[in-house]
Amino acid sequence: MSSFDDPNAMSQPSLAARAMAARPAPYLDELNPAQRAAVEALDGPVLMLAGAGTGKTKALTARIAHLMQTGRARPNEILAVTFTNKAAREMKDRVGRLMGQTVEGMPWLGTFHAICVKLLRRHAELVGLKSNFTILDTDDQIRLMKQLIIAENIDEKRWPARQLAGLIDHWKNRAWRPDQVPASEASAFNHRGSELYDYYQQRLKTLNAVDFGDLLLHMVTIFQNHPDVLEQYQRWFRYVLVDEYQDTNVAQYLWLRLLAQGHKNICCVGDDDQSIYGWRGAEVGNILRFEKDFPGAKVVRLEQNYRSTPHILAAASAVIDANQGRLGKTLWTAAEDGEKVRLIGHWDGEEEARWIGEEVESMARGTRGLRPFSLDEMAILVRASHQMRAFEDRFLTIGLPYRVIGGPRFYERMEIRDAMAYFRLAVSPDDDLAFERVVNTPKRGLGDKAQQKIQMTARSNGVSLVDGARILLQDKGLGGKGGAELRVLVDAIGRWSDLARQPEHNHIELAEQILDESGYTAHWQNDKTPEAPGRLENLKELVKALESFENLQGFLEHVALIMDNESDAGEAKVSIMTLHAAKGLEFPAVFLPGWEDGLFPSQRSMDESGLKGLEEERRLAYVGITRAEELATISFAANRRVYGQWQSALPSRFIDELPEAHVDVLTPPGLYGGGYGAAGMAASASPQIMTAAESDLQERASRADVYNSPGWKRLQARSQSRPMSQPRESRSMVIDAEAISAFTAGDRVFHTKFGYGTVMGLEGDKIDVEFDKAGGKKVVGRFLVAAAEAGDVPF
DNA sequence: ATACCATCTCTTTTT
DNA sequence: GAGATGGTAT
Repeated sequence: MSSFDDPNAMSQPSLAARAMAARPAPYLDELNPAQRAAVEALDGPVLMLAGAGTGKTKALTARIAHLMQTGRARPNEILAVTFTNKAAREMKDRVGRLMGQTVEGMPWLGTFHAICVKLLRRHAELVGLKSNFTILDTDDQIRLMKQLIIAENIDEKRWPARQLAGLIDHWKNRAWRPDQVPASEASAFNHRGSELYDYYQQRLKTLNAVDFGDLLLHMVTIFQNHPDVLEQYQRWFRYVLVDEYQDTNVAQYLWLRLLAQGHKNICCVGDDDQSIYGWRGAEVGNILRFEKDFPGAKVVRLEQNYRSTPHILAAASAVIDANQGRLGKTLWTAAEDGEKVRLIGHWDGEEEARWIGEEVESMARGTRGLRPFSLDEMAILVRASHQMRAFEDRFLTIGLPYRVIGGPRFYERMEIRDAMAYFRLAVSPDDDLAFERVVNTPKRGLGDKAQQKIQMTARSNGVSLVDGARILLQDKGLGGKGGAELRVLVDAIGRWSDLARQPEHNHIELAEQILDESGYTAHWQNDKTPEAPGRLENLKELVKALESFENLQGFLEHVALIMDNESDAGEAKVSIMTLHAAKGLEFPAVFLPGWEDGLFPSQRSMDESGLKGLEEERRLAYVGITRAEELATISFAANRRVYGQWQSALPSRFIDELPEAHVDVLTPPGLYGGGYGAAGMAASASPQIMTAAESDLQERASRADVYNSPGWKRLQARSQSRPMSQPRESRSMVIDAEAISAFTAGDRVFHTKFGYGTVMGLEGDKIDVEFDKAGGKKVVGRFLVAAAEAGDVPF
């Protein structure tokens, strides 16, 4: 531990820092008046209400720079918390740039969790842990809970471990320890909820482990029970800054309040209109209550938007305006008018994906008087990840490069987690969860029965599973193939841990050795499934990632908290992601598909949380629209396949909230042939058992007559002028007679359904085409169009 | 211990 | 409709 970031090694504010105060501060000149006010109000509580695209990070980093520049605090006396590693990294970079390289890193700029780990390792003994505790991820947690549920003879099918995990997580978010769970909730989970929570915490303690929620909760406990420790940090962290304050949960809130209680030098930055994580414990109330919590707080509103055009802002503002109980901000911009928000309805989800695919392509070429947009500048933001499939399918067929943001993360992949479990065993052989995970991976003939024997031996001897296995083998309690294999494994673990303890032994070599000797690499080499090569590739990447660490231990410690996967740069691609994943990002052109009642706003959200749920959905809509810089395109479909069943839906109520003056309604061919209105009618019939709040909601919805809504009327108006749909193929796919005879073997062609391909030959009235993605097909000539060029993919 | 069939459950997700 | 999980048959 360096003395630099150790509160115990406190010293006087440095002379150098004070001397710096005299120098001018160029970063202040780049701020607008509101930003500047937020930066210069250094002492006392400050709430910075920063609307979307108003230069929040700029103000926050300038504030940090200003704190140092004025000599108020040294870099290590500033506590700055974010939610994601990405945000933390960005802030570090920007502060570094503002200050020049003279500033040593800020040890206390990081995520809530990363900072809490650091603190908890110093004070672990105060909550009955050793400072080398392990951090469990969701997977480990669930396995542990499953064991508990089975041990307690609870029907695991009716009471799944997932649910218990969710419940306990919820309680931890609210900062309830097992004895603090209110009676109204404690009986959840078959009346055993709080009891199981208690057992779970005991198990964690014996395993010397914590889960993510514990990181915060343990620190709150320590601060509450040990005033001396708390005081020490209150004094050390002279200034506290919090990013995305609207996303804090109760535990985080308590933690912050405890730390800032003394000097009250706390600056919270956030936007109540962008609070979209209520479902995972975030309390908008925290930000709404700030002025009560910190009387005399200075509230600064950042309202000048530097991101979007006026039309986009107007649309977003109108939507969010329908929410109650906002702190209230009015975004404005100095930008030119630009394009209106575009609205388009489709017959079904497939048609929507097809249209967006084509629109992306033509926008990339730069049609319709719009400037050309590179694929990197376009994004498709969906409400639910299952919506992504339609787009992936479509983009694959037409050969449009895309990237999905926020898929399964690198460190959550099976092979990575297996490999990490082996590493964990090398570093600490007593890690029972790691042992359980890999004892029969690859298959060693150690099934349930053998594993139970190991468990029993370990428990009766009061030792870890590896040691239990050793004893079992010594007592000849396990013979045959399984016994022999177990011997090999146990010996190997012994060897690895010896090597891991030798600082001179290269940890990268050790990692390779572990993967090799465990048979894990061979396991995937022998696997013939199509995923196997990718998994081996990932393992290689994992080993490569070790390079930036001193040893395995250091690597493991960091990995638990840093679950990033940097999306590959390289070729320009259109991005597909959820609205949640899009928060904090911006794109010149944004597509917002699936704006249908039930999907967006999500029915489940409204069922479970009533008006609160609807308002959070509306904030999501606001987040979506405000991601767009120049062009936002909202769309909906009358019909969609949900869980294999066709369902019709009405356009989202959020569409009715879009102001007419800022919206352009586009009409695609193929929409009004199928009785759109009839399809819409069918959707409203879904009777529900409702609470009072929900029925109120329902009433509101039905009173808002969709057919008199501006959105609907606009669509009707357009449909009259172009009453009948043409067949889908009519736009670009129909080929005139001459064209058909023009196809010969070797021609590059395009088919709406199968994508690009090469003509192999002619067979009667059919043409034999070898498609790039879909394989060989015989198709009717009129569904084919000559591909633009031999080099087909236009990008 | 594994392979195969039946059944269930389907937001959003960081750390 | 599809993927994940679990139970049963081999």
